[in-house]
Amino acid sequence: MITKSEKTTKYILEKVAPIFNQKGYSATSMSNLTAATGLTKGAIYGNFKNKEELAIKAFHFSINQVLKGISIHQNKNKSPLQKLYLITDFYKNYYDFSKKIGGCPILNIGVNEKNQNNKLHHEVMLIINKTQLNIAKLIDQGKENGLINKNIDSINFARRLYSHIQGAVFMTYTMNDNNYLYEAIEEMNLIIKNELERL
Amino acid sequence: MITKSEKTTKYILEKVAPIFNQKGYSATSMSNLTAATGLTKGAIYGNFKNKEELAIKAFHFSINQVLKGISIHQNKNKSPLQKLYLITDFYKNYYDFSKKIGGCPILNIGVNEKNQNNKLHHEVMLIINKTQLNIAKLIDQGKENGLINKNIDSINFARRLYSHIQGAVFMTYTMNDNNYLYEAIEEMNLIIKNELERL
DNA sequence: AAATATTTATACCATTTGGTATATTTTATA
DNA sequence: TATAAAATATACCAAATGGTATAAATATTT
Repeated sequence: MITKSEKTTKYILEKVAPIFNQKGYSATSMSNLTAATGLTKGAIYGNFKNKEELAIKAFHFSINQVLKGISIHQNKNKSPLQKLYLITDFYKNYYDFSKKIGGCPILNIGVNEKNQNNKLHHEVMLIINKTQLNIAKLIDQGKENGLINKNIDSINFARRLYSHIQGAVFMTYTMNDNNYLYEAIEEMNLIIKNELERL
Repeated sequence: MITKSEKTTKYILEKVAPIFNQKGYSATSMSNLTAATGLTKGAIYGNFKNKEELAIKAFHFSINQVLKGISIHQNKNKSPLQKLYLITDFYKNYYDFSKKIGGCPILNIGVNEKNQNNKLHHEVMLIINKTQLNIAKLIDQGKENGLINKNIDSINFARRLYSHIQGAVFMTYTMNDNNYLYEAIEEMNLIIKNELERL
Protein backbone atom coordinates (compact mmCIF):
# COMPACT_ATOMS: atom_id res chain seq x y z
CA MET A 1 0.00 0.00 0.00
CA ILE A 2 1.05 3.53 -0.75
CA THR A 3 0.37 5.84 2.17
CA LYS A 4 -0.73 9.44 1.94
CA SER A 5 2.58 10.73 3.21
CA GLU A 6 4.51 8.71 0.66
CA LYS A 7 2.53 10.45 -2.03
CA THR A 8 3.00 13.94 -0.61
CA THR A 9 6.67 13.23 0.06
CA LYS A 10 7.14 12.51 -3.62
CA TYR A 11 4.97 15.48 -4.56
CA ILE A 12 7.04 17.80 -2.38
CA LEU A 13 10.27 16.50 -3.86
CA GLU A 14 9.21 17.01 -7.46
CA LYS A 15 8.09 20.55 -6.73
CA VAL A 16 11.03 21.45 -4.55
CA ALA A 17 13.94 19.81 -6.38
CA PRO A 18 14.09 22.34 -9.25
CA ILE A 19 14.18 25.22 -6.79
CA PHE A 20 17.09 23.86 -4.77
CA ASN A 21 18.76 23.07 -8.08
CA GLN A 22 18.40 26.63 -9.34
CA LYS A 23 19.01 28.63 -6.20
CA GLY A 24 21.23 26.40 -4.10
CA TYR A 25 20.70 25.34 -0.53
CA SER A 26 21.03 28.49 1.52
CA ALA A 27 19.43 30.80 -1.04
CA THR A 28 16.33 28.62 -1.01
CA SER A 29 13.96 29.61 1.77
CA MET A 30 11.19 27.61 3.36
CA SER A 31 8.76 30.18 2.03
CA ASN A 32 10.00 29.42 -1.50
CA LEU A 33 9.14 25.81 -0.82
CA THR A 34 5.69 26.41 0.66
CA ALA A 35 4.91 28.67 -2.29
CA ALA A 36 6.03 26.05 -4.81
CA THR A 37 4.16 23.20 -3.18
CA GLY A 38 1.07 25.04 -2.03
CA LEU A 39 1.60 23.33 1.32
CA THR A 40 2.40 24.78 4.70
CA LYS A 41 5.54 24.38 6.75
CA GLY A 42 3.66 21.95 8.94
CA ALA A 43 3.14 19.60 6.02
CA ILE A 44 6.73 19.85 4.86
CA TYR A 45 8.25 19.38 8.31
CA GLY A 46 5.87 16.50 8.85
CA ASN A 47 7.51 14.66 5.97
CA PHE A 48 11.11 15.85 6.25
CA LYS A 49 13.27 16.29 9.34
CA ASN A 50 14.62 19.68 8.28
CA LYS A 51 15.65 21.79 5.31
CA GLU A 52 18.93 19.94 4.85
CA GLU A 53 17.37 16.48 4.65
CA LEU A 54 14.89 17.85 2.15
CA ALA A 55 17.67 19.37 0.04
CA ILE A 56 19.62 16.12 -0.05
CA LYS A 57 16.59 14.06 -1.03
CA ALA A 58 15.69 16.71 -3.61
CA PHE A 59 19.18 16.36 -5.08
CA HIS A 60 18.74 12.61 -5.35
CA PHE A 61 15.38 13.15 -6.99
CA SER A 62 16.97 15.44 -9.60
CA ILE A 63 19.97 13.25 -10.22
CA ASN A 64 17.82 10.16 -10.65
CA GLN A 65 15.96 11.83 -13.48
CA VAL A 66 19.24 12.53 -15.27
CA LEU A 67 20.61 9.02 -14.69
CA LYS A 68 17.33 7.51 -15.83
CA GLY A 69 17.44 9.67 -18.96
CA ILE A 70 20.95 8.50 -19.83
CA SER A 71 20.10 4.90 -19.05
CA ILE A 72 17.06 4.87 -21.32
CA HIS A 73 19.03 6.52 -24.10
CA GLN A 74 21.82 3.96 -23.80
CA ASN A 75 19.41 1.07 -24.22
CA LYS A 76 19.17 1.99 -27.89
CA ASN A 77 22.31 0.02 -28.63
CA LYS A 78 24.09 -2.96 -27.09
CA SER A 79 27.63 -2.26 -28.26
CA PRO A 80 29.74 -0.63 -25.53
CA LEU A 81 31.37 1.61 -28.10
CA GLN A 82 28.00 2.71 -29.45
CA LYS A 83 26.80 3.24 -25.88
CA LEU A 84 29.66 5.73 -25.50
CA TYR A 85 28.44 7.63 -28.53
CA LEU A 86 24.94 7.49 -27.05
CA ILE A 87 26.25 9.31 -23.98
CA THR A 88 27.47 12.27 -26.00
CA ASP A 89 24.31 11.98 -28.06
CA PHE A 90 22.20 12.22 -24.91
CA TYR A 91 23.73 15.61 -24.16
CA LYS A 92 22.51 17.01 -27.46
CA ASN A 93 19.16 17.57 -25.80
CA TYR A 94 20.50 18.09 -22.32
CA TYR A 95 19.84 21.81 -22.17
CA ASP A 96 16.12 21.38 -22.76
CA PHE A 97 16.03 18.17 -20.77
CA SER A 98 17.60 19.65 -17.67
CA LYS A 99 15.81 22.97 -17.86
CA LYS A 100 12.73 21.10 -16.68
CA ILE A 101 14.49 20.12 -13.48
CA GLY A 102 16.08 23.51 -12.86
CA GLY A 103 19.37 22.92 -14.67
CA CYS A 104 22.15 20.37 -14.36
CA PRO A 105 22.16 19.22 -10.72
CA ILE A 106 25.79 18.13 -10.88
CA LEU A 107 26.94 21.50 -12.15
CA ASN A 108 24.64 23.60 -10.00
CA ILE A 109 24.88 21.81 -6.68
CA GLY A 110 28.56 21.05 -7.31
CA VAL A 111 29.43 24.70 -7.70
CA ASN A 112 26.91 26.11 -5.23
CA GLU A 113 27.76 23.84 -2.34
CA LYS A 114 31.52 23.56 -2.81
CA ASN A 115 32.12 25.91 0.11
CA GLN A 116 28.68 25.80 1.67
CA ASN A 117 26.88 22.57 2.46
CA ASN A 118 29.38 19.76 2.80
CA LYS A 119 26.84 16.96 2.75
CA LEU A 120 25.39 18.11 -0.55
CA HIS A 121 28.85 18.60 -2.01
CA HIS A 122 29.76 15.09 -0.94
CA GLU A 123 26.70 13.70 -2.69
CA VAL A 124 27.80 15.39 -5.91
CA MET A 125 31.25 13.83 -5.69
CA LEU A 126 29.74 10.39 -5.21
CA ILE A 127 27.59 10.75 -8.33
CA ILE A 128 30.50 12.02 -10.42
CA ASN A 129 32.67 9.11 -9.35
CA LYS A 130 29.88 6.65 -10.04
CA THR A 131 29.24 8.08 -13.50
CA GLN A 132 32.90 8.07 -14.41
CA LEU A 133 33.21 4.47 -13.34
CA ASN A 134 30.26 3.55 -15.54
CA ILE A 135 31.94 5.18 -18.52
CA ALA A 136 35.20 3.42 -17.72
CA LYS A 137 33.32 0.12 -17.50
CA LEU A 138 31.91 0.65 -20.99
CA ILE A 139 35.40 1.25 -22.30
CA ASP A 140 36.63 -1.93 -20.60
CA GLN A 141 33.81 -3.89 -22.20
CA GLY A 142 34.76 -2.40 -25.54
CA LYS A 143 38.31 -3.57 -25.04
CA GLU A 144 37.10 -7.11 -24.35
CA ASN A 145 34.96 -7.08 -27.46
CA GLY A 146 37.97 -5.93 -29.44
CA LEU A 147 36.24 -2.74 -30.53
CA ILE A 148 38.31 -0.43 -28.40
CA ASN A 149 42.06 0.04 -28.35
CA LYS A 150 43.46 -1.94 -25.44
CA ASN A 151 46.20 0.61 -24.73
CA ILE A 152 43.76 3.24 -23.60
CA ASP A 153 43.55 4.19 -19.91
CA SER A 154 39.83 3.68 -19.30
CA ILE A 155 39.44 5.76 -16.18
CA ASN A 156 41.60 8.56 -17.55
CA PHE A 157 39.51 8.69 -20.70
CA ALA A 158 36.29 8.63 -18.68
CA ARG A 159 37.49 11.54 -16.55
CA ARG A 160 38.42 13.60 -19.61
CA LEU A 161 35.15 12.84 -21.35
CA TYR A 162 33.07 13.77 -18.33
CA SER A 163 35.07 16.95 -17.77
CA HIS A 164 34.63 17.87 -21.42
CA ILE A 165 30.87 17.34 -21.21
CA GLN A 166 30.45 19.38 -18.05
CA GLY A 167 32.38 22.25 -19.59
CA ALA A 168 29.96 22.36 -22.48
CA VAL A 169 27.01 22.09 -20.11
CA PHE A 170 28.34 25.05 -18.14
CA MET A 171 28.88 27.17 -21.24
CA THR A 172 25.53 26.31 -22.76
CA TYR A 173 23.76 27.26 -19.56
CA THR A 174 25.71 30.38 -18.76
CA MET A 175 25.62 31.72 -22.30
CA ASN A 176 22.16 30.37 -23.01
CA ASP A 177 23.52 28.90 -26.23
CA ASN A 178 23.00 25.29 -27.19
CA ASN A 179 25.80 25.45 -29.73
CA TYR A 180 28.43 25.01 -27.05
CA LEU A 181 27.04 21.55 -26.43
CA TYR A 182 26.74 20.75 -30.13
CA GLU A 183 30.31 21.86 -30.85
CA ALA A 184 31.74 19.96 -27.91
CA ILE A 185 29.81 16.81 -28.80
CA GLU A 186 31.22 16.90 -32.32
CA GLU A 187 34.70 17.31 -30.86
CA MET A 188 34.21 14.52 -28.34
CA ASN A 189 32.90 12.11 -30.95
CA LEU A 190 36.06 12.74 -32.97
CA ILE A 191 38.19 12.11 -29.89
CA ILE A 192 36.36 8.86 -29.20
CA LYS A 193 36.86 7.81 -32.79
CA ASN A 194 40.54 8.75 -32.98
CA GLU A 195 41.60 7.57 -29.54
CA LEU A 196 39.39 4.59 -28.83
CA GLU A 197 38.39 2.91 -32.04
CA ARG A 198 40.74 0.26 -33.30
CA LEU A 199 41.55 0.60 -36.94
CA MET B 1 45.32 62.48 -4.42
CA ILE B 2 43.97 59.27 -3.04
CA THR B 3 41.15 59.87 -0.59
CA LYS B 4 40.40 57.87 2.50
CA SER B 5 37.25 56.40 1.02
CA GLU B 6 39.07 55.29 -2.12
CA LYS B 7 41.41 53.32 0.06
CA THR B 8 38.66 51.73 2.14
CA THR B 9 36.62 51.06 -0.99
CA LYS B 10 39.49 49.01 -2.36
CA TYR B 11 40.07 47.40 1.03
CA ILE B 12 36.42 46.38 1.26
CA LEU B 13 36.48 44.93 -2.26
CA GLU B 14 39.53 42.79 -1.68
CA LYS B 15 38.07 41.39 1.55
CA VAL B 16 34.57 40.96 0.21
CA ALA B 17 35.19 39.63 -3.31
CA PRO B 18 36.24 36.12 -2.25
CA ILE B 19 33.13 35.76 -0.11
CA PHE B 20 30.71 36.70 -2.88
CA ASN B 21 32.70 34.41 -5.14
CA GLN B 22 32.37 31.45 -2.79
CA LYS B 23 28.84 31.87 -1.53
CA GLY B 24 27.06 33.74 -4.30
CA TYR B 25 25.05 36.91 -4.03
CA SER B 26 22.03 36.01 -1.98
CA ALA B 27 23.79 33.56 0.30
CA THR B 28 26.25 36.29 1.29
CA SER B 29 24.91 38.37 4.14
CA MET B 30 25.90 41.86 5.21
CA SER B 31 27.08 40.35 8.49
CA ASN B 32 29.45 38.10 6.51
CA LEU B 33 30.87 41.25 5.00
CA THR B 34 31.22 43.25 8.20
CA ALA B 35 32.90 40.24 9.78
CA ALA B 36 35.36 39.88 6.88
CA THR B 37 36.25 43.57 6.74
CA GLY B 38 36.13 44.39 10.43
CA LEU B 39 34.04 47.40 9.44
CA THR B 40 30.46 48.25 10.27
CA LYS B 41 27.50 48.47 7.96
CA GLY B 42 27.78 52.24 8.17
CA ALA B 43 31.24 52.14 6.62
CA ILE B 44 30.21 49.74 3.88
CA TYR B 45 27.02 51.56 2.97
CA GLY B 46 28.98 54.80 3.03
CA ASN B 47 31.12 53.50 0.18
CA PHE B 48 28.63 51.38 -1.76
CA LYS B 49 25.03 52.14 -2.65
CA ASN B 50 23.75 48.70 -1.69
CA LYS B 51 24.63 45.02 -1.57
CA GLU B 52 24.10 44.54 -5.30
CA GLU B 53 26.47 47.33 -6.35
CA LEU B 54 29.04 45.91 -3.97
CA ALA B 55 28.63 42.42 -5.44
CA ILE B 56 29.08 43.67 -8.99
CA LYS B 57 32.20 45.65 -8.15
CA ALA B 58 33.50 42.69 -6.19
CA PHE B 59 33.01 40.49 -9.27
CA HIS B 60 35.01 42.96 -11.36
CA PHE B 61 37.70 42.97 -8.72
CA SER B 62 37.94 39.18 -8.86
CA ILE B 63 37.82 38.94 -12.62
CA ASN B 64 40.51 41.58 -13.01
CA GLN B 65 42.89 39.47 -10.98
CA VAL B 66 42.32 36.52 -13.28
CA LEU B 67 42.67 38.57 -16.46
CA LYS B 68 45.79 40.22 -15.11
CA GLY B 69 47.24 36.79 -14.30
CA ILE B 70 46.60 35.53 -17.83
CA SER B 71 47.95 38.72 -19.36
CA ILE B 72 51.20 38.57 -17.42
CA HIS B 73 51.63 34.91 -18.29
CA GLN B 74 51.06 35.59 -21.98
CA ASN B 75 53.81 38.20 -22.04
CA LYS B 76 56.33 35.38 -21.84
CA ASN B 77 56.15 34.88 -25.58
CA LYS B 78 55.32 37.04 -28.58
CA SER B 79 54.16 34.38 -31.00
CA PRO B 80 50.35 34.16 -31.17
CA LEU B 81 50.54 30.38 -31.37
CA GLN B 82 52.78 30.23 -28.31
CA LYS B 83 50.45 32.65 -26.53
CA LEU B 84 47.69 30.09 -27.06
CA TYR B 85 49.81 27.43 -25.39
CA LEU B 86 50.50 29.92 -22.61
CA ILE B 87 46.77 30.14 -21.97
CA THR B 88 46.45 26.43 -21.34
CA ASP B 89 49.72 26.63 -19.42
CA PHE B 90 48.27 29.35 -17.19
CA TYR B 91 45.52 27.00 -16.09
CA LYS B 92 48.05 24.48 -14.79
CA ASN B 93 48.26 26.57 -11.64
CA TYR B 94 44.72 27.91 -11.79
CA TYR B 95 43.38 25.84 -8.90
CA ASP B 96 45.86 27.30 -6.44
CA PHE B 97 45.75 30.70 -8.11
CA SER B 98 42.00 31.05 -7.89
CA LYS B 99 41.66 29.50 -4.45
CA LYS B 100 43.06 32.75 -3.13
CA ILE B 101 40.18 34.69 -4.60
CA GLY B 102 37.48 32.23 -3.57
CA GLY B 103 37.46 30.07 -6.70
CA CYS B 104 36.91 30.78 -10.37
CA PRO B 105 34.62 33.83 -10.58
CA ILE B 106 33.37 32.91 -14.05
CA LEU B 107 32.35 29.43 -12.97
CA ASN B 108 30.99 30.38 -9.57
CA ILE B 109 29.12 33.56 -10.38
CA GLY B 110 28.07 32.13 -13.74
CA VAL B 111 26.40 29.13 -12.14
CA ASN B 112 25.19 30.83 -8.97
CA GLU B 113 23.53 33.79 -10.61
CA LYS B 114 22.11 32.08 -13.71
CA ASN B 115 18.61 32.17 -12.24
CA GLN B 116 19.21 34.67 -9.47
CA ASN B 117 20.86 38.03 -10.02
CA ASN B 118 20.52 39.01 -13.67
CA LYS B 119 23.00 41.87 -13.52
CA LEU B 120 25.74 39.64 -12.19
CA HIS B 121 24.92 36.95 -14.70
CA HIS B 122 25.11 39.52 -17.47
CA GLU B 123 28.56 40.61 -16.30
CA VAL B 124 29.73 37.01 -16.55
CA MET B 125 28.49 36.71 -20.12
CA LEU B 126 30.32 39.89 -21.08
CA ILE B 127 33.62 38.58 -19.70
CA ILE B 128 33.21 35.21 -21.41
CA ASN B 129 32.54 36.87 -24.74
CA LYS B 130 35.48 39.20 -24.29
CA THR B 131 37.83 36.34 -23.42
CA GLN B 132 36.68 34.23 -26.34
CA LEU B 133 37.23 37.14 -28.70
CA ASN B 134 40.75 37.57 -27.38
CA ILE B 135 41.50 33.93 -28.06
CA ALA B 136 39.99 34.21 -31.55
CA LYS B 137 42.15 37.28 -32.18
CA LEU B 138 45.27 35.31 -31.30
CA ILE B 139 44.26 32.64 -33.76
CA ASP B 140 43.68 35.27 -36.46
CA GLN B 141 47.14 36.71 -35.82
CA GLY B 142 48.58 33.22 -36.09
CA LYS B 143 46.91 32.81 -39.43
CA GLU B 144 48.45 36.05 -40.67
CA ASN B 145 51.89 34.95 -39.50
CA GLY B 146 51.38 31.69 -41.36
CA LEU B 147 51.75 29.65 -38.18
CA ILE B 148 48.12 28.63 -37.95
CA ASN B 149 46.01 26.79 -40.49
CA LYS B 150 43.93 29.35 -42.39
CA ASN B 151 40.96 26.99 -42.73
CA ILE B 152 40.21 27.01 -39.02
CA ASP B 153 37.14 28.83 -37.72
CA SER B 154 38.75 31.11 -35.11
CA ILE B 155 35.71 31.89 -33.01
CA ASN B 156 34.50 28.31 -33.09
CA PHE B 157 37.87 27.08 -31.91
CA ALA B 158 38.00 29.75 -29.20
CA ARG B 159 34.57 28.70 -27.94
CA ARG B 160 35.56 25.06 -27.81
CA LEU B 161 38.83 25.80 -26.08
CA TYR B 162 37.20 27.98 -23.46
CA SER B 163 34.45 25.43 -22.86
CA HIS B 164 37.04 22.70 -22.50
CA ILE B 165 38.99 24.74 -19.97
CA GLN B 166 35.96 25.60 -17.86
CA GLY B 167 34.95 21.96 -17.73
CA ALA B 168 38.31 21.06 -16.27
CA VAL B 169 38.10 23.97 -13.85
CA PHE B 170 34.71 22.74 -12.68
CA MET B 171 35.90 19.18 -12.21
CA THR B 172 39.10 20.16 -10.44
CA TYR B 173 37.15 22.31 -8.01
CA THR B 174 34.25 19.98 -7.39
CA MET B 175 36.43 16.89 -7.01
CA ASN B 176 39.28 18.77 -5.34
CA ASP B 177 41.64 17.12 -7.80
CA ASN B 178 44.15 19.08 -9.85
CA ASN B 179 44.60 16.18 -12.25
CA TYR B 180 41.43 17.07 -14.13
CA LEU B 181 43.11 20.30 -15.17
CA TYR B 182 46.39 18.59 -16.01
CA GLU B 183 44.70 15.92 -18.11
CA ALA B 184 42.54 18.42 -19.96
CA ILE B 185 45.49 20.71 -20.64
CA GLU B 186 47.41 17.83 -22.18
CA GLU B 187 44.39 17.03 -24.33
CA MET B 188 43.88 20.67 -25.36
CA ASN B 189 47.53 21.10 -26.29
CA LEU B 190 47.20 18.12 -28.58
CA ILE B 191 44.07 19.57 -30.14
CA ILE B 192 45.83 22.89 -30.71
CA LYS B 193 48.72 21.06 -32.30
CA ASN B 194 46.63 18.82 -34.52
CA GLU B 195 43.99 21.32 -35.55
CA LEU B 196 45.80 24.63 -35.65
CA GLU B 197 49.46 24.11 -36.45
CA ARG B 198 50.34 24.05 -40.12
CA LEU B 199 52.51 21.17 -41.12
C1' DA C 1 44.04 75.65 15.92
C1' DA C 2 39.13 76.30 14.33
C1' DA C 3 35.71 75.23 11.17
C1' DT C 4 34.05 72.35 7.76
C1' DA C 5 33.47 68.24 5.25
C1' DT C 6 33.95 63.47 4.97
C1' DT C 7 33.88 58.97 6.81
C1' DT C 8 32.50 55.50 10.17
C1' DA C 9 29.78 53.65 14.21
C1' DT C 10 25.57 53.07 16.68
C1' DA C 11 20.96 52.10 17.23
C1' DC C 12 17.12 51.13 15.14
C1' DC C 13 13.45 49.64 11.47
C1' DA C 14 10.13 46.25 9.32
C1' DT C 15 10.54 41.88 7.22
C1' DT C 16 12.08 37.29 6.73
C1' DT C 17 14.63 33.35 8.34
C1' DG C 18 14.40 28.06 9.98
C1' DG C 19 12.04 25.70 13.22
C1' DT C 20 8.33 24.07 16.74
C1' DA C 21 4.19 23.22 19.72
C1' DT C 22 -0.30 22.62 19.25
C1' DA C 23 -4.76 22.69 17.21
C1' DT C 24 -7.34 21.10 13.38
C1' DT C 25 -8.37 18.28 9.70
C1' DT C 26 -8.06 14.21 7.05
C1' DT C 27 -7.30 9.31 6.59
C1' DA C 28 -7.35 4.54 8.00
C1' DT C 29 -9.00 1.05 11.29
C1' DA C 30 -12.38 -1.29 13.92
C1' DT D 1 -20.28 4.93 11.53
C1' DA D 2 -17.41 5.72 15.62
C1' DT D 3 -12.70 5.87 16.96
C1' DA D 4 -7.88 5.99 16.72
C1' DA D 5 -3.99 7.50 14.05
C1' DA D 6 -1.71 10.11 10.88
C1' DA D 7 -1.10 14.27 8.27
C1' DT D 8 -1.63 19.19 7.73
C1' DA D 9 -2.52 24.06 9.18
C1' DT D 10 -2.05 27.74 12.40
C1' DA D 11 0.25 30.63 15.38
C1' DC D 12 4.15 31.50 17.35
C1' DC D 13 9.42 31.84 18.57
C1' DA D 14 14.16 33.98 18.73
C1' DA D 15 17.52 35.22 15.53
C1' DA D 16 19.01 37.20 11.34
C1' DT D 17 18.04 39.81 7.08
C1' DG D 18 19.04 44.39 4.13
C1' DG D 19 18.75 48.97 4.85
C1' DT D 20 18.59 53.81 7.12
C1' DA D 21 18.76 57.99 10.12
C1' DT D 22 21.65 60.01 12.98
C1' DA D 23 25.36 60.51 16.11
C1' DA D 24 30.25 60.23 16.70
C1' DA D 25 34.77 60.37 15.03
C1' DT D 26 38.21 61.40 11.78
C1' DA D 27 40.28 64.15 7.85
C1' DT D 28 40.71 68.17 5.30
C1' DT D 29 40.73 72.96 4.54
C1' DT D 30 41.03 77.66 5.97
